[in-house]
Amino acid sequence: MSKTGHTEELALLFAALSDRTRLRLLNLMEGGEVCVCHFVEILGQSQPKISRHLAYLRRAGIVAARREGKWMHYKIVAPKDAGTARILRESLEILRQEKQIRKDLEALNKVCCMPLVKIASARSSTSAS
Amino acid sequence: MSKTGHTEELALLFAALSDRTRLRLLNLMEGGEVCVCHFVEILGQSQPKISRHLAYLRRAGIVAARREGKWMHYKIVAPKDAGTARILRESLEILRQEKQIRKDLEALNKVCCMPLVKIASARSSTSAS
DNA sequence: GGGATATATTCGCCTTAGCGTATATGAAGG
DNA sequence: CCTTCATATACGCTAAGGCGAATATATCCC
Repeated sequence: MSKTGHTEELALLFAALSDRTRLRLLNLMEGGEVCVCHFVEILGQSQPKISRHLAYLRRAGIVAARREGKWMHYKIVAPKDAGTARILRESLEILRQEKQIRKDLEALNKVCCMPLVKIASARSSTSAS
Repeated sequence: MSKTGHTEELALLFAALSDRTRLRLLNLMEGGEVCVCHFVEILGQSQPKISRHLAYLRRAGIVAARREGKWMHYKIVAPKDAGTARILRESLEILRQEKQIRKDLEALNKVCCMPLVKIASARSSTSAS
């Protein structure tokens, strides 16, 4: 059933996680869909840069995009492989020890209407897998 | 206390883990020190390639080298940061779901005298965190 | 010292990644 | 249609990573 599957998939996940900007983006998506404009505003980095990192994550199959009028919303899509999913989940959890990461979430909270509460509920529902 | 520390360190770990060869090497080191000649024999890949990946891991601070006569032995060095250490440990655990990864360990078992038993004990001691 | 063994490093080549800047696409509204 | 806004993609550049082949280093043994 598994040839090089697990390891290769894990290696691809790791490549996707090996960049600070992408980790910050994923952190912001943990509570659910986030609009690109919020990424740009909160990270304070250029729109093309944000878009390119989102494209990378999309190609890696880690996030999915949805269009709504002019806006694009991105959300994390849980990996099929349980191990890969677990690593992703726990990595995001560990990230939250860093001050900037928590600040990002608070900023999203202020600018958006779908904040920390949803994160708590999302975490409890995903950890039920 | 933490500026960009956690995230940056985690990103560096992920970069180091984002290669299948390096994952196989780390897997072999989970039970303790392993000699380079065993890496070469078990992975069946060129000695310079193995050496380069080991150098990468060493630069990333994930493994340490010890010389013993003509031979070099490498072992995993647990990251200082608890979260990073946890991700590394669990990643290696998940790896073991793949057949080739288990085969590698069995091959090490055959060629060496310090095998699966030590792996089991290492796992039970590290998972006590 | 000289040769043999084990490992590391260098070189040249190719591919990928990341960045800023510029430009293209796609939707909405006049 | 034409503009504007939101986002994506292309371009040119630089740096890093990965590989095989060749070469360097370090140790041991005679």
